[in-house]
Amino acid sequence: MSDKSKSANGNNTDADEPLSSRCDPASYEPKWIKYWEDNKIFSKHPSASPEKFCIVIPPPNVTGSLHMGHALNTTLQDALVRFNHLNGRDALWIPGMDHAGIATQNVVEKRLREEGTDRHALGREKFVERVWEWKNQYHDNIKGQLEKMGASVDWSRERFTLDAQCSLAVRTAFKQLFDEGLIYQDYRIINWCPRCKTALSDIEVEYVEEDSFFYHIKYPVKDSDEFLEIATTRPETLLGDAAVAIHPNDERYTHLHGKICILPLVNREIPIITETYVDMEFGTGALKITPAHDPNDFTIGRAHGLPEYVMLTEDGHITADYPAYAGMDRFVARKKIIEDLKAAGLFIKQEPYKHSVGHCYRCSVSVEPYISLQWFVKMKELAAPAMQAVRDGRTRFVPERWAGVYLDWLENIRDWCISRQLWWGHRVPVWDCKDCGTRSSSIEDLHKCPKCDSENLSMQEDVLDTWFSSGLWPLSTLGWPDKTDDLKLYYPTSVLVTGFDIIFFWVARMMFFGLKFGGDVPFRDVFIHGIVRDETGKKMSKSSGNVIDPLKIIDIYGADAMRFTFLYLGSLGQDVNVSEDRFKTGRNFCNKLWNTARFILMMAPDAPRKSIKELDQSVLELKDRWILARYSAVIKQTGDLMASYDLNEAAQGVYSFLWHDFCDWYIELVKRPIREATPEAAAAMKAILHHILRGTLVMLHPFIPFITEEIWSSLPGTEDSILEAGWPEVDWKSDEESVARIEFLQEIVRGIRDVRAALKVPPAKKVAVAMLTHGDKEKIKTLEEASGFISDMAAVEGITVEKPLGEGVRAMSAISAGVEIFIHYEVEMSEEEIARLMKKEKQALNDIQYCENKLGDEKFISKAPREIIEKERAKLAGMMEDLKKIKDRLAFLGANGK
RNA sequence: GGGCGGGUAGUUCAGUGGGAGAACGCUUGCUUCACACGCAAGAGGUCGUGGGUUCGAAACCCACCUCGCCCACCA
Repeated sequence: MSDKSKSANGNNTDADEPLSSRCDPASYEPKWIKYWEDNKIFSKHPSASPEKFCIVIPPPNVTGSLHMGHALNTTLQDALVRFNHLNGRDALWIPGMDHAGIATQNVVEKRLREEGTDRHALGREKFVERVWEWKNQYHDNIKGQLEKMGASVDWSRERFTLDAQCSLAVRTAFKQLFDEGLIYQDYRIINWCPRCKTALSDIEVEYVEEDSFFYHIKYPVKDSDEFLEIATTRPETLLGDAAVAIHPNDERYTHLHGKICILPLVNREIPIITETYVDMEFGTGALKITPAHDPNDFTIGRAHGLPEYVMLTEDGHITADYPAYAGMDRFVARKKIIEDLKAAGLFIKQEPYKHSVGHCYRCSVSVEPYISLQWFVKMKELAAPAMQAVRDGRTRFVPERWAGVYLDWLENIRDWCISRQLWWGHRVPVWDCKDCGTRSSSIEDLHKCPKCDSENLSMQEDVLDTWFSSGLWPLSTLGWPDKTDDLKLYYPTSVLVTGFDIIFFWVARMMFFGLKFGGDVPFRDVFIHGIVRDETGKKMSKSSGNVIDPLKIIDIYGADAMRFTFLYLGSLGQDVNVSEDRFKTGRNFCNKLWNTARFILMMAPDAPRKSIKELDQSVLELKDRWILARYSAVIKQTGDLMASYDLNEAAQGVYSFLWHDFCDWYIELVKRPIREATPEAAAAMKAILHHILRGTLVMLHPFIPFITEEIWSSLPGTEDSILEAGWPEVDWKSDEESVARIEFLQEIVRGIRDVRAALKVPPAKKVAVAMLTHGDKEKIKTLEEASGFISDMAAVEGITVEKPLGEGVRAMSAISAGVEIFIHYEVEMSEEEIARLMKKEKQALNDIQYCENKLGDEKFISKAPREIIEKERAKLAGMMEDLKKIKDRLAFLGANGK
């Protein structure tokens, strides 16, 4: 073990202690967290590298703890950051958290309720103090979780959306928008959560289809015995009705133009108005107008100058204006009103009806369209450049389809309601002078009216939508509005990694704020990943009871195992389904890597650190040239895939190389020769083992940082973190010939193993093998040169090539890769062999038929590309050859090959 | 009403024009001196359905079925 790991872990000072046969993440993961932190590995910014790579973290809410979605998000970002670092870039990842206005206020209020009190009893100041306490506690919790996942964030630059820098950014942005007239206050209908008692923006409402009723009610026409039949899903709102609207062309109602209705139960006289908005086909064609409680009615009401009767209180009860129902909950009132209508003979019928009802995205209570005084951001002017930037490709979505979602939304965007009737958040930085009436926005707290110098000022009570400060995140994390070096160096950031669920909430807002205040897009790429679901594909949620705690997975399998599993299973932009058991995929892989390293260190504890180019080329054999060629190909491939965000393919590629090429074949091939070869050849093999192990560790480091550090530190001559090792060089030419020859040999070995398994030859028992190619010189050459390969890999002793079996020699044959292979055995088993050969024969006949048909098709020959035709011909020739050998053997065995 | 994504092995999913792949699970055999969290050999798929384009379709086009998601001022 190197000095650094000893210093990082006071418990393990025995340098001679070999790696244990099971990798135990708990024994080293904490050590590396501490090492990274103590050595400020992630905080050396700006670094000397002129190439900058920067990610700002999607700040987790300080409401609680991180879930699987965060774990996936963190894994992807960390892999990108470490990859870029390894590739020599100045890779900066800025962490932080979000104050999460409503969400956090809700959890603290819930806590207060449990204590038998509420925020009003505490008062604003004390309450906000309580929330800060909560924030501090959960901040530490979340920070610890990010560390445990191995997040390579630069904690020295941590931000909180409510800290001084963010506050400055919020006030600066607000004041500028206010002064430019892009922020305004108005008395309008907004979405109101009666439980949170605050306004919500349009996208903070979640619509859920619900079974409800369509209620038909009679509205008596004044001075007549006629009734107008209206249909509504919300009968209780009739208390606030200001009119009934009909379509001007609706002949059923022409005679009612200009008449008055008597509002049932309330006895208010309301006009019958004509409106083209009304759909004659829908319902009864008569629409009750409740301007204060329905967005459409609001618009119609304003157009017709109707009064806006507010019939609900802030918490969803009937106002005192309607004594019969005053103080009643809205849903209770609905029932009561229907009863009363029935009693009055004004109720006609109710029909089952499905419609979607809006719910608060934070507390799920159904929201009320509610008229109130709120602050808004004018969106049209801000949205235009944000759309243009994506159309121009200045910001690119990965996968691309999300650009459409983003653009659609911005195209149809409406003004953004930014005021919230909460206490936790950035207070709207606007002051009114009580003397001269001047209203001003200010960055500093205002103590004096700028116009009349009066100190009699009042600040707005409301706070801002939490997404207002989140929208400034890429700017505020880099120091805006100050003109910092960070801003110059790292803005625009390289990529934003997030889930599709916050494209509107967050991505779009950062885009238009970034363009408005930062003068450029906030990030070049937006990498949208899927969400983590349970093994049946259901969303994880507390109420479904199917959540898996990332910390639990880390405890059981280790952070690397969790990370690798996400990467291995989650393909680009798709959701990833997991169960606890599934994380074994990553655990097993880490264990494989661990044992690979352990074995290499046992076989070659002090390998020469010669570069591969310096090796004596003459001692290299086919297997060596093959693995070096494969290794170089994987380096190239992995780098390309990472650069295009295909982390899944990248991880699978390295996995398959390490496990199947390197371990299953190369290491197995080296085991015997490394002891028996000349010192030069053995040294070369050892050098190759170390070379590839090192490079593979580096390639895997972005995915599984802990175990790669741990193994790296055990290798001779490693002083620094593996993060400083640099991405492996492609140092070997591609070598198709070696690859093809090894693949041929692998097929031969599999053929022999297949027969061995069929004959139930014990694995340790060596068998003699004779191989006939019937004169194929290339094959003969390869087989002769590689007899060691075959004997090592298939437990063979005594190989002959191109020497027919003598009379009376018992053998079972296999046909593989165009070679007839005879495995000597003592027992008479021709029945079994015949069965196997006949099965193969049938298959070969099928395949040949198919191939011949194809090649006999004139259209195919005339239209298909030449190389495809050649390939088909070669394939057919090979199969014919195999078939002939099968038939001959069957004939020899006395079975009549058909 | 509009849009998007999925339907491929028992399961979870890769696979954008040349005879279907992985991981897990399953069967069989192995305490082969790195790893049983392992090794080896296997079984397992009319690639949702129906048309079309093409010499050739799991892939491209159209329609439909089905599951999921998003958007919309669905009284």
